[in-house]
Amino acid sequence: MSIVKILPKSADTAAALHDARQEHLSGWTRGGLDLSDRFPSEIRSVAARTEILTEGDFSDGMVIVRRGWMMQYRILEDGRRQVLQFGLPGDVIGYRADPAAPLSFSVEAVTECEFAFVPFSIARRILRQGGRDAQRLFEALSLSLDSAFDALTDAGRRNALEAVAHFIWRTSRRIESGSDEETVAEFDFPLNQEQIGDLLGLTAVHVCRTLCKLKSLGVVSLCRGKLRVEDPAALAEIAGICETHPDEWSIAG
Amino acid sequence: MSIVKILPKSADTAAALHDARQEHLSGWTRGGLDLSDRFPSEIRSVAARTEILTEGDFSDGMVIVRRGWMMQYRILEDGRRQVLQFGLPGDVIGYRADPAAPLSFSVEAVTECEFAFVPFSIARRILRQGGRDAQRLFEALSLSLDSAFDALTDAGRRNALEAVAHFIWRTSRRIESGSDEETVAEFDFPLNQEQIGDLLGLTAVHVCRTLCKLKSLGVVSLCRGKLRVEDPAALAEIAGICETHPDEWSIAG
DNA sequence: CGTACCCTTGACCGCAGTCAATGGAAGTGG
DNA sequence: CCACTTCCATTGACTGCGGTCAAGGGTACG
Repeated sequence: MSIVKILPKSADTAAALHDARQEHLSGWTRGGLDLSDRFPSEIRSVAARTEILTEGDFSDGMVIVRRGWMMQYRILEDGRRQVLQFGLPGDVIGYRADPAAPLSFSVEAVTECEFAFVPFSIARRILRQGGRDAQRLFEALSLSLDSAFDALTDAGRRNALEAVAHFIWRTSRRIESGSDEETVAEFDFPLNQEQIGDLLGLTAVHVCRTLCKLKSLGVVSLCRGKLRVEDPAALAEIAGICETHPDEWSIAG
Repeated sequence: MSIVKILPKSADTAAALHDARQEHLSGWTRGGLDLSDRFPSEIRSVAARTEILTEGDFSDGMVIVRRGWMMQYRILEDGRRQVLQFGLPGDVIGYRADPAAPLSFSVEAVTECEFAFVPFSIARRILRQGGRDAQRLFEALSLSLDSAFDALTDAGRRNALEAVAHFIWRTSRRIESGSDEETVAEFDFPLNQEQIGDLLGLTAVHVCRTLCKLKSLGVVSLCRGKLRVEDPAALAEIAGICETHPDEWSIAG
């Protein structure tokens, strides 16, 4: 029901740490950002681990990420969790075909976050009016779908090493697409191993083993929330990326 | 490149068989059907197994299914296949955020099919004009996303029995939502075990074992392309569906 | 009657899950 | 400032679900 539930105060200080790290993400140019500027919506800043939307509740709007990382997930009866997508600045999260049905997912802030909450009435108006804004909204949804297909392929048909490598690869592409630089060797990576595993269908323990292997192969390094791609070619190779075309293709990630 | 490639002639006769079976699907009321009626698009009928779009090719449009089952999938370098979604009448398949990039998936007809091919120029126009049509297009995309999230959860966090049960459950819900009747105990189910496995991240052999178990438990029966849910409660139980609310909720499938 | 496709079943194996212990880092409270 | 707690990463031993390989059978089609 409630839009914002603040979790233990401890999160605030951790969030402050992340705050500085997230700065360069503000350069994201994805369509969602414009939308949240151009339409009346509630802008909120929340601490890391804040639950924004809760599975089973009723909600009358969607979320546009403006700063930080967010996470959309689902919990099974026995507590297993499936992460559906991570939301970076510009991403739109939480639209549904039937706004009257209870939520089939939860949304929570991974880091300290700023986001816009756009009521469905506004979303409907954007679509009714058409134009550039409707296209942007459609495009944002389309990016989510691409992302979901990637995650599905990772979970369904790649082994742990391939899946983790592919996830890191496409995450770095997303970071790049939102940054000014052509390539970004090192970037903020606030996810823990459980969150990664819950997206890819692995356990935290096995994500750990897999990341250790990638590190020992000299492909990536990961320390204190900073991820560095040491050997982009090797990463792409393991991820099974075909380099047949210049990599301007498929920046969808 | 080519929009339509006809495969071995043998498929035609098999398709004719399916033809009659698919009849009742024409009752689908999903938004995509209206769209394909209201806008200039190329309507095509193809035999089962016809490849409509090919990964890596360039295509300037999207597909709206009107009759039959279609399938969107991706092939990894070594031949592993991940099915991304099955398209039933009314579903929209093949939109992308960047229409200029080569396709990251293929689309093929599972059964004999009729579909509309809508050029992106039309799609853009629909969004630019706004109104009910833009909403319908958005809603269709949103249904795809729901469907992808379901498949992701099946592949990532459910075991084989749960995943297959859940897939059958939501497929029957989709069939119901497109039919006139309240509940549909038996319906046409043209997928083979390899196709099911390629959606859920299983092998055909293991899908076989799993289906056999579901049959021996008396939950479903499946014979000659007809699937019958013998024990809906048991199916929902295995699928992990919480029956806390009347089941009008979450018909997204 | 032969062939192609698909389903079924069994034996075996390996990737990833489970359980458990350890240790470090960061936050909390006395 | 220092115990204490919490969270998370790491590592090892063991297990099991589902993959792999292979053989056999049914059905439809040519």
